[in-house]
Formats: sequence, C-alpha cells, structure tokens
Amino acid sequence: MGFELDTRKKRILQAVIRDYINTAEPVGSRTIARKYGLGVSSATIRNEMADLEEMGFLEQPHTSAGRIPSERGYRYYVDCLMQREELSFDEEDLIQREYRSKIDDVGQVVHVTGQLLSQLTSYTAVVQKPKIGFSSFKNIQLVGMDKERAMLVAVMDNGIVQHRMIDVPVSITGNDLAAISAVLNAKLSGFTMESIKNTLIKEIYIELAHYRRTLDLVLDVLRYSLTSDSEDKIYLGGLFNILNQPEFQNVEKLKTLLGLLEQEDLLSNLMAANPSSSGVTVRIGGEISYRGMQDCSMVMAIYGVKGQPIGSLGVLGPTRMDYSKVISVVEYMTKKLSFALENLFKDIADKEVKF
Amino acid sequence: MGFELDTRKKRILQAVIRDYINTAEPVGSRTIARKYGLGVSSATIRNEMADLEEMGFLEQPHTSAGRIPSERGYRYYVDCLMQREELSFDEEDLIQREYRSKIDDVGQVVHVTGQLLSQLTSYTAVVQKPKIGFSSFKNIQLVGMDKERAMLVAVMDNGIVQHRMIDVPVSITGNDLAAISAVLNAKLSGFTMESIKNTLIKEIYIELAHYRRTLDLVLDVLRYSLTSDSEDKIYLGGLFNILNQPEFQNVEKLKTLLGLLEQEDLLSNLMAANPSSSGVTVRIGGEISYRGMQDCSMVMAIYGVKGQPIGSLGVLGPTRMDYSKVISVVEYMTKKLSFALENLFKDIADKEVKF
DNA sequence: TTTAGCACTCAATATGCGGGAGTGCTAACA
DNA sequence: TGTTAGCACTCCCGCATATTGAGTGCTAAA
Repeated sequence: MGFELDTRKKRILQAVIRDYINTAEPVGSRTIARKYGLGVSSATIRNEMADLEEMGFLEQPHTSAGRIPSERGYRYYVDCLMQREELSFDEEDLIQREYRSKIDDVGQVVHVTGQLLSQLTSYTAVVQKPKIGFSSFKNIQLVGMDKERAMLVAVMDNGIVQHRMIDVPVSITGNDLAAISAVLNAKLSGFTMESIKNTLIKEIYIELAHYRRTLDLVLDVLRYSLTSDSEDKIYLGGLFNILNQPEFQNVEKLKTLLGLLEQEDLLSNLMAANPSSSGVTVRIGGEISYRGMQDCSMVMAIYGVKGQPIGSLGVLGPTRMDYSKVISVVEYMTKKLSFALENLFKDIADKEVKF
Repeated sequence: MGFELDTRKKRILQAVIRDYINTAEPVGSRTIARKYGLGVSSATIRNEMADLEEMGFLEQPHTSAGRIPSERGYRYYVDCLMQREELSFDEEDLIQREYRSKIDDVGQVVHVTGQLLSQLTSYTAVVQKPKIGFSSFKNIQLVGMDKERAMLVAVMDNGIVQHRMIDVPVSITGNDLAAISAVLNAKLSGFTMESIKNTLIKEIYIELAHYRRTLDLVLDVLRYSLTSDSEDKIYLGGLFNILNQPEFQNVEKLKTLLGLLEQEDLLSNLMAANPSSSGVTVRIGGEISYRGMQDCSMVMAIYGVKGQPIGSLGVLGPTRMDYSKVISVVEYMTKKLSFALENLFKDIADKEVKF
C-alpha cells in the first residue's frame, strides 16, 4: 500500500481529508485548488479526484456534491500520509500540572488521565482501569459493624482501598476479628492474590481453625469480589463532547451511541480487542464491529508498568476525527499514565527498607 | 385558589392536562369531548377553554392550535386537581427486591434509590448523598505505603469507608503508625467528627506527643477531607431518559440541559433549595430559577433518619411530566430510603452489646 | 498533460397551494 | 340563561413545484 499513488494524488488526498476533518463538509475541487496551493487548476484536481474515487479512497454523498474520505481513505491517511503533530508547550504544561496534583491512588490517576484525554482532543475518552490482580496486599482489616456484620477492608500497595461488608456469626467478638486480621496480615501482606499458594491458605486455616466459616467468606471475598470488582471497570471522560460533533446532531443516532457507551461490558470488550500489544492502534468505522458505531473511530493504546500491560486507554470520536492530533495525545498520555503508575509503585519496591 | 373554578372547568382543565401529559400535543375541544365523556358538546368546551385561557391556566401555541397547560395550570393541577396514583403491586415488589439485595453501605443505598427512581418514572433521578457529618468512627487505621507516605483509612458506622494518602516523615516506622492508629481508635471510635471535644484532642496530643506533625495532618484530613468529601455529592440516575422526551429532541436544548446537570455544585444548590422540610415539593418550570431549565419540573423530598434531615432526592423531567405518578414514586421512595438508612444505623445503636 | 468552458446533476432553499385541525362567533334552541 | 349546531376564519403542515448554486464530467483546445 502507498506506492500505488503518485505524489500529486497523495497531496490531493491529504488535502481533501484535512479539509473534511476541519469543516465536516464535502470538499470540492475548487476548494482544494484555492486553499491548498498545488499549482494546478481545479479541472486537474477534478480528474485526480475521480481517480481517487475509483480506487476507493474517496466517495461522493451524491453526484454534484464534493468528495468525502472513505474508510479506506482514512486508513491510507493514517498509515501513510498523516504527519505527526507535536503537543504544544501549553498542552504539555497542562498535563504536567494535572498529574502533579492528586496522584494518591490509581483511581485518581485514571480520572485525571480521562479528563485530559477528552479535554485535549474534544472527543470522548475511554480509560480502562488497571487490572489490579497483580497488586499486593498491604493491609487487611476486619472491623465489626454490628452483631452480625463486619467490614472487610483491604489496602493494596497501589493505593487502592477496597471494602465489603460480610456476615459473621453472632458469636464472634471484636477480639476474634482482631485476631483474624492479625493472622491475615501476617500471612498475606506483600502477596498478590494470584501468588498466594495453597500451602499458605492451609497455614491460615490451621492457625484460625476456630473461624472456619468466617474465613471461608473472607477468602472468597478477597479472591473474587475485591479483585474482580475494579477490573473491567471503565472510566468515561467528556461523554458530552459527542454533542458538539455535527455527525451526532441527530437525536436517534445519539441515543444508540450513548446506549452503547452505557454498557460497560461492551466497552470492556472493545478495549480488550487491542491487537498490537505496543504502540497506538487506530480502528476506523467498520473496523469497530459494533452496530451503531459505524460512524466512529477509536484510537487506543495499551499502558502498563515495567513492560507488563495492565490496561488500555483510548479516544472515541467520529470517523472524521483529527487523527494526527488524537494519535499524538493518546501516545503521549499512555506514556504519562504508565509513568504515573510506575511512580505509584516505585516506592513500593523498597518497602522492605521500612516494613 | 381553587374555589374560583366551577366543577366543569376543573374537569375540563384536568382533562386537558392529562391528555397533554400523555400525548405531548396541544389538545383541542373535540378531543376532550370525544375522549373524556363530560356530556357536553365541543362548543361548550370551547367556551370554557377560552375562559381558562383568559384566567391563565391554559395557553395557545398559535391561533387554531389546541391548548396546552401554562405553568399556572400545572401548579393548579398539582395543588388541587390531581389525584394520587398508588404504586402497583409489581412496582412495590421490584422496590422490595432491589433493596433487599446489596444494602451494605450508604453508597449502594443511594445508587439503588436513584436507579429505581429513574426506572419507575422514566425521568432523571437526582439523589443527594446523605450528609455523613453525624456518622461516627468505627475504626481508624494508618497503613504505611512507602517511605514517606501512609494511607489513612476510616471506617464509619454507616458503612462508608474513606481513605486518603498522607505524607509522613521518613523517620516514622510501621510500629509508630500502629501506635498512632491504636490511640486514635481508642479515643475517637464511637464519636462523630462534630462531637469530638477539644479536651479529647488534647488527650491525643499528649499521648502521642512524639508525632505532633503527623497528627496535625491526620486530624486535618479527618476533619476536612474525609467528612466534607462525600457531602454535597450527587448521584444522577437515568440521565439518558431525557433523550426520550419529545421536548428534548432538539440537540441545542439537550446540550444546555446536560451542561447544567454536569455541574455538581449547581445541582447541590438546586437540591438544597427545598423549602418545605417535610413532604414532597414540586417546582414547576420557572419556579426552578436556572436559565436553561425553564422547560423542566422537579419533584423532590427530604429524607432523613429519626426525623433528622440528611439529604434530599428528586426527579427531574419536562414540565409536561406525569406529576401524579412521579409524586407517588418520590414519596414512596423517600420513605424507603429513610427506612433503608435507618436499618443501616439501627444495628449500630446496639453496638455496645458487642464492642 | 493540462486547462478552460460548458452542459448537467442534484441537494438545499424558497414559493405557492390545498387540507385539516382547531378556533371564535353567531344564531337558534331548550 | 346556558348549550349547541353551523360556519367563516386562521394558521400549521405537508406537498409539489420552481430556483439556485456548488460541484461534477466531458470535450476540445493549448
């Protein structure tokens, strides 16, 4: 791909796509000749555009309208024509400032990232919360709430604090809970949920043979509810930016799109279907195989810590999106997010020094 | 008000409003005569409607269209004409089931309430999270995260768990943190933030004279960040129900409305401006004094525990909303929410039994 | 190979014309 | 005196019909 087009065709295709991205109106040969000085007349451009249409890079909404890019056109643009746009100083500065404030826990990092993504692109940001399966327990605490319930609180080393109410036998006292907490802490802290060996579990059961039933419940919650809970969760930023896009002035379209975005599981799938494990992925129109998102494109990337992928983030907009801008932003923010998370974990590496 | 209208005018006004609520179309005299058997001809109704218009209860979009209710008309309808609509068995059953599952903490109660409100009315639910100022500490824990940071976790008796990262001097060890936690727990648990006396604080400072600086920080966070954090927060349910209302098919209108609803502080003000301290309040159109919400009405009520108001909840929809239905739902849900919260607190009353 | 010129196409906008729903008024009626 | 039938009138709405204008494709000349 790419070599099939001579230089002039490339420049014309590029001009058409740029103009359409800016104006959202079909662009005609005269416009190209006027606005983008190619040194040829509109008639020449007309011929070239006819060729480009035949090759499938452009299409015409109807006879006597200008041309708009086809999906294949966008694809070619993204792969071969587009040139990278660096972030401005102001933008980088904004990002720096936002990250410097409140970076206490993973939730906030995700939030800030989503905000920035949507703000910088004026599209909708989709950020998958990091899989915390591999984060390790820092502290586990059972707090008695009333006669038959206790609150299980788990602090993870990445700053996430999870909690869940569990039922406990009426016979269990506050001292019992404290004892259980102590053993759980001694045995589990420093371990990730996955790395916990069966032998360890057995040890716990032996030490707390008295509290079998409660222990069953606690370990179950630790295993399933807490860990899986925040996995697969999605943060959406700038959802209403959609309203500013001319392609979604139609309320019916809006309804279907927002309806889709409401379904977290669907978004999870969308984010999970990320082929390239490194770098930015662009899915254009029909390449997103959800009915109702044909007019959308998605630019996304995987972020991670120390080469380990733990989630992905992306920007969703109309197929007529400013790819060059969006790709730069997504790329930059992926780095920033990974960096912020590593920062969050970094200090943890030397926890032995202290605890 | 009310006595100025004779029975027939009342019945006609009622019929017009009901019909308009159902159809969203201006309603004419013939429609009234046909659909609502009043035993008089359309001509008579025509005369009456002209009177009602002159009195300000109805208005005409243009000559030769039917009539639609004016704000004053809706107000009169709500105050004098409307009859209460009981919830169906299925609806009450749904509510029961939803509340029976997951009622572990205040957040979930609020979430379920919002969901139900929007689902039952097909409008948008606005639920102010309960002010937790008066909830008391159950457990306070400082967990070391890395050399210079610790996680402060506070479990409140209403099931809310709050946490915040704080900086601590590098010199402080895990044992120190445990010691601080122990003292804080011993002194503060059972107390609400407001009820903490200065003498108590002094006691703490004396016992932990060593950790002055850290203690300053911890108490500051407990006082301000944690408590005020979840106050004033608003849960919105069924936001996209707006899209189904014919009065918001216009994207511009949608944009302004959604823009307003995005601002939490504005919503907080809206919910706070609740005059009657008991019972359901209805604000119609211009009675909500925000530009951009002229076409909306709001039905709201204050909920509380043991007569103590701790928040409010409401339903936002077009002025042409099904007041009778919405008022019933809001009234019912207010009771349910208060009840659910009291349940959450009830067991706490007898905590002495156990701890 | 490029370009000027021209006929042609077709959405978008305006213009004009019933049809219909609904009103107000009048006159007859109980 | 209140009610109703009848009728002229109003005005939105939908529809068909010009008109416009941006843009194309094609042809022929440079």
